[in-house]
Amino acid sequence: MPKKKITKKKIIKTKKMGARAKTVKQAVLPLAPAIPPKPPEVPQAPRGMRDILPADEHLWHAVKKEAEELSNGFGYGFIETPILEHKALFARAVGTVTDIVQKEMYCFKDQGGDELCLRPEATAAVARAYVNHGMLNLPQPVKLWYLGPFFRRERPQAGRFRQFHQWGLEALGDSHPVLDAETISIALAFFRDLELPVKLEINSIGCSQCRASYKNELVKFYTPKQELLCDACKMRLQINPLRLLDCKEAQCELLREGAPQITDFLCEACRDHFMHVLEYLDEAGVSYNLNPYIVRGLDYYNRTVFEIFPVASDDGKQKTEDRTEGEHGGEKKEAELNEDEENPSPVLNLLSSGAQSALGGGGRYDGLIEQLGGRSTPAVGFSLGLERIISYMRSRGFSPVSGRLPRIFIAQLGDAARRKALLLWHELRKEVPAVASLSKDGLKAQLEIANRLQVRYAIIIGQKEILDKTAIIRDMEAGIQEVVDYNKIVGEIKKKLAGDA
RNA sequence: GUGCCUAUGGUGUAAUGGCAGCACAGAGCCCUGUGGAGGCUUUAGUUCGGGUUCGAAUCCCGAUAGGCACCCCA
Repeated sequence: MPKKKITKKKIIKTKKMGARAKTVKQAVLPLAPAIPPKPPEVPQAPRGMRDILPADEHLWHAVKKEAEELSNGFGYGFIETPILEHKALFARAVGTVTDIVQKEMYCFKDQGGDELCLRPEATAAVARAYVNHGMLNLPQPVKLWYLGPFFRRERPQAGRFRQFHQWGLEALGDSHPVLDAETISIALAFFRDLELPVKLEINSIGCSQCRASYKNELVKFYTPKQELLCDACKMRLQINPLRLLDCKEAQCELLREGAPQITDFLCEACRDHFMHVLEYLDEAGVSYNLNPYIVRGLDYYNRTVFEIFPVASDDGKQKTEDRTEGEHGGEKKEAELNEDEENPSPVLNLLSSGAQSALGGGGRYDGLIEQLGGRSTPAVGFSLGLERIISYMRSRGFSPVSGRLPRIFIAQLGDAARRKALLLWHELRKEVPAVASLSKDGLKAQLEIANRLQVRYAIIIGQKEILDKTAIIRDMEAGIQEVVDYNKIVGEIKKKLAGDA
């Protein structure tokens, strides 16, 4: 045995040496136009952008389906805005001093000189569409939902990509606090349906008037203490004092304890609005956490703001389950707890560790549409990051709903049968999904593939079956097979599958 | 944009500075019309560019990419 191995190795080695020597020679030769000196580099996807592969299809499908059902179910209409927008739209809507506009947008000048950007978020575009299409003439509120890719040039990180997907919905044209509660409850229903425990953090940042007076107070509070702040917060104090509140530096968090809270500075109308939002949430059985430090980074928000976070710790999970128990019963408790004990997922820990890991967020933006040149129009909405949600699902061992795999395989022998098989495939497709590997010749090879795909039944057609106008249906689990009339295949298969179910 | 860590076949992983192996996946055969097991054969790799060294996957520098944290955000 060892002798053999040695000779094999030697042969391989000399082969490789030979090949190497050749390429070296080629590289050294000065004139060899026909032979490229280097193999071409394999192209890579751009940084922070990924292929979504069939292996993850069940996760994406589950998420998209749920999003669509909820959106439609609550009377929201689907809107698809362009991937590209004028740069000015986002500058005006999102705010010129935010990082998103200043450093993260993909912008370019097209051949006609237009300044265009890949959309970094959806709300601005939806608001633009509302104005453009005169939706103020529709019964208010106008309810719209979207799902699609967005682009921000940030450094990629866990749950953060340069191309990412959001599902979101917007209710425009009505300031009623029940709409705030409605959108929030839809977002939470999404997580509940997918069995993902989350917690809701909510706050009100008031209108521009009460926010202005609060900002003054904040600056008054922090200015004498600014030496104690981190460097970033010293900047924040000058540029955007509100953001002092969500700094995660220890010294800043400590200082924050004594800081004035916005809720104490809300004007009568804003306070009243916020109280009503909370009442509606109470009424809807939604549990929330009042968090005076939720601020949101986009300039257009006012009044209600909220963020949604994954829950990892047991106590958090308990809360979530208690809340839903009335509707769903407690069956799932044990299974879920056991799962987590068996594989404590690093992804889960990561997702729940920092404030940067929000699964989604939203709020009210009553000034945006007027800012874009429309009539003064209140609005509220949210958006969720689908990559983060999928990562969360994966960390919780989300199992796909069964029945998505094809359950029928078509195998053929000989070219006449191959042609017949292609036709059969099309006929079958109308009733049940099927697969085939028509390029394979041997029946063995085809059945191996069928086996790997875990199909339930294989339909086999060969020369003999063509002549007899029949086909073989093989039960892949039982290993038995029967000959049926060719015209009865579809009916027979349907009957068998129905029997299984 | 800043910092830290990482980089070996398609995937997952070995190799005190001294012959780049293993497993899975792929292709083919044992078996010309029947899968799941087994056996055999085979394809395929040190990210790139410099440096140190008799000798580098291994040490050093740089680039690139990825991961993570900060920043910011979904």
